[in-house]
Amino acid sequence: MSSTKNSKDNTTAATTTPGRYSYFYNKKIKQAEQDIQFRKQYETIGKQTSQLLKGLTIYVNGHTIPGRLQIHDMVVLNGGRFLHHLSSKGSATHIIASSLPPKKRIEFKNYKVINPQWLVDCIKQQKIVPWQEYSILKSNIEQPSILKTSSVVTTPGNKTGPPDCNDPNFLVDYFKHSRLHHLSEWKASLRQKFVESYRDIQPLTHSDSSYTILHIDFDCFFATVAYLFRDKRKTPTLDFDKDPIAVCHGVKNSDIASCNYAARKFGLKNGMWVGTAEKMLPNDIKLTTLPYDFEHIEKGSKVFYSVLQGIEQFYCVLPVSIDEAICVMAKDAMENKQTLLQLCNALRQRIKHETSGCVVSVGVSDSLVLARLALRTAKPNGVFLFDNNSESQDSTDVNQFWSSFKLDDLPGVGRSTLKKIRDKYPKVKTLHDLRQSCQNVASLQSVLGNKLGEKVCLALRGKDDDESARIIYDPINVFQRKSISIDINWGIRFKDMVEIDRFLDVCSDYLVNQKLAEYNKLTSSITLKLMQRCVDAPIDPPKYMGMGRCDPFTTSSRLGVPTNDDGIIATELKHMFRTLPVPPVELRGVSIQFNRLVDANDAVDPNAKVGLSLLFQSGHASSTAITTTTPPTRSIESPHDRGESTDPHRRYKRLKRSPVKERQDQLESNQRQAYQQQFFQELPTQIRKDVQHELEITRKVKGSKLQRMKEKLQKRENAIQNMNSHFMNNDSIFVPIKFQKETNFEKICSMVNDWVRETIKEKGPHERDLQFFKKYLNKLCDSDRVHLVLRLADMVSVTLNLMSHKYGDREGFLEWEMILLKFIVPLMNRNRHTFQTERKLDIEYDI
DNA sequence: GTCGACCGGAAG
DNA sequence: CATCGCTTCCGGTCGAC
Repeated sequence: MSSTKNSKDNTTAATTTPGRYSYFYNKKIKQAEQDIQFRKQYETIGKQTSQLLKGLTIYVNGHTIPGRLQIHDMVVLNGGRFLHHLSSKGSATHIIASSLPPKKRIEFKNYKVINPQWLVDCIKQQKIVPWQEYSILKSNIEQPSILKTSSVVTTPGNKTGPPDCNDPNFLVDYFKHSRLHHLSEWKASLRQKFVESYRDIQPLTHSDSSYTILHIDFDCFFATVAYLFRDKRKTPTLDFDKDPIAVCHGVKNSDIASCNYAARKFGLKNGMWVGTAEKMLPNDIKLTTLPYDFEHIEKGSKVFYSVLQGIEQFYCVLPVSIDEAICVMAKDAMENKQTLLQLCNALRQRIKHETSGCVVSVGVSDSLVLARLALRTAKPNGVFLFDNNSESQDSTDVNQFWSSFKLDDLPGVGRSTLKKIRDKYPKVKTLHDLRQSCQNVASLQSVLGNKLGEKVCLALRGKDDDESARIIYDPINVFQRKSISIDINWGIRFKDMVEIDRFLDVCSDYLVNQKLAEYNKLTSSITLKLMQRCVDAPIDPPKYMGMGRCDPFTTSSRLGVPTNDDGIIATELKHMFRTLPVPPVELRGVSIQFNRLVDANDAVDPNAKVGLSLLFQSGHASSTAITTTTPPTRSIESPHDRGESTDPHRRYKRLKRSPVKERQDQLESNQRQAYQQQFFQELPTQIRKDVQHELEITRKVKGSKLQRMKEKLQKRENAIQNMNSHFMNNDSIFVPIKFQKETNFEKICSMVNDWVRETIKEKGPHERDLQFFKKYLNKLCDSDRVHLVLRLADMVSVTLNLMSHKYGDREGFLEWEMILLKFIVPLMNRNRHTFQTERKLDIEYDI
């Protein structure tokens, strides 16, 4: 079993680690052995044990209920590791405590500190439940409010500080308050439910290609809910029909999530800022702002969907969002309009009654697009049926119908498309006008592109395009999830790479352990998008903690094997971040996307499911006789280091091949680590300043049109030569770049990266290439650009770390490791004095 | 012609 | 004090092969 090997690891660590720590190491081993014994005893008397907590290391701080001993038993018997002493930083994955004094709060700031209930619930549910819910660092303990009814969350004394993206709970806390996040989550979960419950149901057929469509949604749902469940002590006389009301967080540049019709009367719109909205109101009329009430929104939505799903005339109920659905009925439902309208009004009544006052409107027609337009006409609080085919609908009615819509009322026409149409047809104001102006598809297609042009054209005739209609004929596929991502473009303010790395760890943790786990998927492709403050944008944008105007930077990466290992993913993200030229302080937004999802159950080899396990197998195969077929994901001595390890060498260091070599290497690398850490710690501020300064200049240079044209030309030129010839040729890329500016450095970086990655798999770099590379690095040093060497070093190190899983025992891997340790790092050290002197920039301006 | 990276747009 | 600017998918462009 894995346990024997784990204890072996411990022994190794104890004997090779010198000095004052050995006592703790020995003690730790003893305890770990006892734990294993304990577990075995349990198993021999036939008690149940599990592997639930495998890979987790738990430390108990202070007095808890259940007590320390009980927790110990719970942890050990479920395959976890119980830490008796928090000897070294980062050795525990979870800390259990009931409360923490302020000092400990700071000390444990970057840990998952949870109350004991988490463990109890994990065991009860036999799964790792999200720890965030149990975090005790989140805020002060919420006092139970005397009045349980209201939606007001502001309990006295519950002061939350300013948003801080370094807080380990930032992400969860932010999402908890974000309406857009909620909308996305709700939508995803409704779709998921649909897929699960309709999986076996016959899809509607295309041949029977006409249905009656009901498009139903709540009128200003957020505002209604906020009003109905408001704190009535604060606004006792508020009148929903007369007083303008908006839902938002703040007072000035806060988004209005939803406003009632009394507010819309004055031109207020959802998405507007509160300050703007207030200016639109007459002086004597005040805007009442109410807080979000996500809880009641969810409750209302449940009622909404259960009422709709209970209506047997509906073939299916397609979720659009938390407050909006499309119901499909037989075509002949249109034939008896009175019955149809009765049905609509009945469901409206029921929903209003069961939600204690939330009103829905219904649009009915024979296509998706017309039902949606009809819904618009129906609002607020109404039903509208538009019969596109009946002769009873005379042409003036039809014209009136179309005349009542603005151009962007048409589904698929937003801000940008609206502008395009306006530019082409300046006189067109309504959809009726547009119907008149563009009879043929081609004219619209020339402005909007093929698909959108066709879509709009069809829509104007009341027909759905195929893409839109898929939701009816192929809902399972439409609702099937194809990607998973998160976006954080608010509250992002970082000081340095260390903080960003930590944030990327948090993101990986969330994406992997919440999202991938929830959908039981692995990912094989990652995209990272960064938002960088525009050069000329203010440091503090108008919106508090907002992103302001930004330039986007994107990069993506294909992982060799689909994975759900948060360590691998975090490492890859950190690496990707470094390939983008965004200085930490200028970062305003982060977005991470998992692109090619694979069903975890479909993974070929169940052991290969987690990328790391493969590697452990190969890593240990030659060292000890291991008979097990279930490799441990993490060793006891080195619990998984996601989030804690800042040393990129650590992971591959653990994967050395022979025990003899391992010991040697370990000694060496311990020194190296200490040495490097010191080196890095002393210098980063100056380096950062330098890099940042240079990037600012680069950006200014990039800002000019001429430069952009030049870059394009350059790119084309580069394209002609392929990578190999770069390296094998006398005109190695490293020669011409010796005095070039940093724009090119990014390309160099990526080429070097490719080069390293390719040659790791083989026999290492070609000797001549290596000479060029060394020469290049030397030149960088000589020309006061050690910071660039640092970046290259970091990149190589990350790449090694990343590839150790698969290629850790290849010749090329070892060679690159040597190059890094024996050449690059010493090189940086040789020139460390240059970091401490002011350095003039010698960038060429050759515009 | 096809593929993939990247980008913009729309939706709630 | 401020404030919680998400997430998914489609379609287009451009460059590589």
